[in-house]
Amino acid sequence: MQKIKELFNDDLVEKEVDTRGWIYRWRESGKIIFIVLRDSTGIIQVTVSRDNVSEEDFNSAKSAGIESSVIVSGIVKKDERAPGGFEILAKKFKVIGLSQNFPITKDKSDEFLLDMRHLWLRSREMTAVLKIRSTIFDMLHDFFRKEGYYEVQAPMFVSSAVEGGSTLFEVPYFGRKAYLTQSSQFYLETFIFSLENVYTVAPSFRAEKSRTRRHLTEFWHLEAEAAWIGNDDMMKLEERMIMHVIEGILEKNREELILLKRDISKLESLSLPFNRMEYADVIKIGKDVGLDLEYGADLGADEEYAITQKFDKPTFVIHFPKEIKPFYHRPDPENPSVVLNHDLLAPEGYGEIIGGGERIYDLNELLQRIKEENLNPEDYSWYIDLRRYGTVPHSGFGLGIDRLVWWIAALDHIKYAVPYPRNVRRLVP
RNA sequence: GCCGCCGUAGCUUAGCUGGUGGAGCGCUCGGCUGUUAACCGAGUGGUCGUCGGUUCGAAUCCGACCGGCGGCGCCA
Repeated sequence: MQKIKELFNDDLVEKEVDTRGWIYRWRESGKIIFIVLRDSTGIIQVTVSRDNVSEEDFNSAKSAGIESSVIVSGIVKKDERAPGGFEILAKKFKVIGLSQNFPITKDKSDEFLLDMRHLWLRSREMTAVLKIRSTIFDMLHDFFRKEGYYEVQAPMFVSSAVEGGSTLFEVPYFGRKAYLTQSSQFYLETFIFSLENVYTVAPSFRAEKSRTRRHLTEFWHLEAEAAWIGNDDMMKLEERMIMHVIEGILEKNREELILLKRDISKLESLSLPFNRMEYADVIKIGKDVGLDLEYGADLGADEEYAITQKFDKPTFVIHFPKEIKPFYHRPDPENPSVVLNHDLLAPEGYGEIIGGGERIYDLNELLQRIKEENLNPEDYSWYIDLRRYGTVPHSGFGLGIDRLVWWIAALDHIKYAVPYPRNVRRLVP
């Protein structure tokens, strides 16, 4: 039994092979049936001629519809008329699982395909995205293992927010209220006191009614936290991580990028270091391109778009005013009105994929910031505790893995980067 | 939360200055021994999102409701 991709081989021409898969295209022309067979590796044309198979097998091929699963034996032929230049002249054709009329035909709306996602996953486009996605997860784990980070697991059920409170999904929990985690950051900070360098890959949940091409209510979050590391070193780690992923994709997924019509040269031309821009400078540039932006305002979609169109590689925006960032970011000792943080914006208009920075490690400074933000210290008691027992300088970040997939595959909407996207309306399939 | 837009056959849609709803794909049957999202012929399929209003007459005009899409904000 051979995989379809292996059949595109001159050494196999005129040899008999066995292969199996699903019917991707089906055409009949009198006494000859053309079937394009699909498996996880690719597609190949199978020609079923009445002269070369038994009547029973010919009738099987005649009755088998799109997406029926079949096993075929036949001779490999080189033929210009076949898509890809090779085909199998069938000698035996057995249907394993007959397919009823497949609901997905040539005209398809986004919404219909989302309703049919459990079947649309079989499409060549989704298969390509899923292969890219698999490589990205693989390369992220590979990177952190090589860097000496430990993989840890934080709880998904939590009792309170990391930041703010409006974005949490509430779930009943044996008579109490629990929430689905929106970030594992605070838990990761607890691990660094023993493991020092840690990361986790897990879903995060945000109950925002976002209606944009870059938001999901459930997304895969890579978060890392490291003791004794400052903001600059954390950015260096992140840019190496992104490059490691890109290199893996260029090595393993060229075929998929081509199928998705991704401009590969834009990935090939990436190099270190990535750009770095002060928040204050972003505001200036924004004014140059006609954006009405005051210092102290958070960067919106228009600003991100302007910045990421301007550069052909990812850009770190650093040193935001402390007022627009969560309380745990460490103010810059040189200029306490800004924090030692960074957002990483992907190029080509994709925007923010990472948010991170240095955390406040001094107990009193942390208590002061909690007070300034009118938060209740009791809600953060165990987090504050970490500053009481041998605190250390440390930094961390969170990466939206689905957004990374979205950018690398150059997809229009994040829902194409995820097999079963979740948003405010969609829960099925 | 805010601002736009859309619901017509299984799917994609035309019809929207009111006068008995068309097409392509799919599906069924037939034809074709080299098709490439094949082609040719015949057939099949619609309470025009729901409810109410205007009118002699509503897919079309008005209102409410339901469902959905796009963008902003929020962020990864």
